[in-house]
Amino acid sequence: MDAANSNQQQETRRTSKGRQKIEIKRVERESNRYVTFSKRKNGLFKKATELSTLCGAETAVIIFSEHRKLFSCGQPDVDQVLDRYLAETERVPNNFPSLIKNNIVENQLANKQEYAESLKRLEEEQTVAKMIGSLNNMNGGGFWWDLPIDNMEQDELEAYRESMEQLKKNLIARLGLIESTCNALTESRIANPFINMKEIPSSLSFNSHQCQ
Amino acid sequence: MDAANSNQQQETRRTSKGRQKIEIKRVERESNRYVTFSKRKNGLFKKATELSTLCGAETAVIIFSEHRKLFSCGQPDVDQVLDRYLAETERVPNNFPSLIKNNIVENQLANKQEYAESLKRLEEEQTVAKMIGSLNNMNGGGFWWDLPIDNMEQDELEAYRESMEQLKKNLIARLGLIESTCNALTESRIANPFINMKEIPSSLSFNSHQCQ
DNA sequence: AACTATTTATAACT
DNA sequence: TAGTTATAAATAGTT
Repeated sequence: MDAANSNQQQETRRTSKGRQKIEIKRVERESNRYVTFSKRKNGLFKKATELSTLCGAETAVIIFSEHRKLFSCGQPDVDQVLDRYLAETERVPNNFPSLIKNNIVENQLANKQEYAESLKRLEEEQTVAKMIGSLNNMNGGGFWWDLPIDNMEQDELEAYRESMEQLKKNLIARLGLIESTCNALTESRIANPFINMKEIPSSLSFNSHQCQ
Repeated sequence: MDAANSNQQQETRRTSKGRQKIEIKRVERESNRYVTFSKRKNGLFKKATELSTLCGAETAVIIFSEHRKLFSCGQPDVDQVLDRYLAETERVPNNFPSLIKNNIVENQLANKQEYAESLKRLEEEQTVAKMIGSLNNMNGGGFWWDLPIDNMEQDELEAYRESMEQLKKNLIARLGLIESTCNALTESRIANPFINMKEIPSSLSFNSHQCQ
């Protein structure tokens, strides 16, 4: 307190009651409330900043005024502190930003569409396959090996059996080839080892039958 | 200040220097820093709470100590205030809670698997369809299992092989039936055991491949 | 926004 | 970690 100040104090009588004790409850007088809000808000931000500086802490202070106006203050940065808070608490923001929410929904929709498309193609394939199958069945009502053997004569049956055996042999031989092909494919994918296999008897091209 | 207090003050010399002015910079002495942190943290929370009460504001204070320990205080609730802050700023949390991140990833994975499964089924259908289609060519000089395997991809080949194996199983079973029929025919003419066998071999039936 | 008078917060110490 | 004290800092009421 300097001389001039002391002088003033003596000359002017009590210009203020000074700080008064107040109860911590809503300040009813609006003008007072606004002033108090402003002063204490600044005080709070200052204290938070000091705490950070003094003690190496990270702080975030977020304030919404009674009129929902946003004020915030953070060291090193409000959002950085918030990220850490959210990560730590594993909390999911309720008002998750609509931009991202929409993105997620869109992604899910895209996935669903992809899935639906594949299902649709699948169904188409089935339809085609069924038609082909029914073509097979058109003439006899079954595949050739479903010939009603119960009505066969002995020698007829014998012949049938022979073709079945032949088929079996072919199949087994074919399975052997496939197996070795599988193994070779699994082991290495260098030069195509099946370049010689084009001579396999009467390989039919099925491109004409492919359904797509 | 009561009499006893005054007394003590006179008798014991200056028990404290009282609060001293400090520079707002890191408190170097560790024990002091911890005490300062604790006191000022509480002071900050108290001030924030008072601000809310006095002025009807919503506040959130988040503090990470230098050892990354989390302290927070909010009126009416930290998370509520945070939600509003995030909504207002339309900010996307960086460290988006791993829980949700995982959920999203899981959902995407689930979708992908669903999709992959439907694709797989689709491919199986195609393989079978190709085979059936080739049955139509039987008379044209080739068999369906003569698909050019050298051009097949690994998984395509695998599916093909599976169909072959199935066919082989069916054939072998069928051969067994034929054999016993032959034997029965040779020995005597008992009741026909194949009266129920008019259905198409299951490997080529499409009912088993239907989805849903 | 500025000015006190006073309350409140807190640094140093126990 | 909690309590004490002297003092710095914040701020209620006022202008």
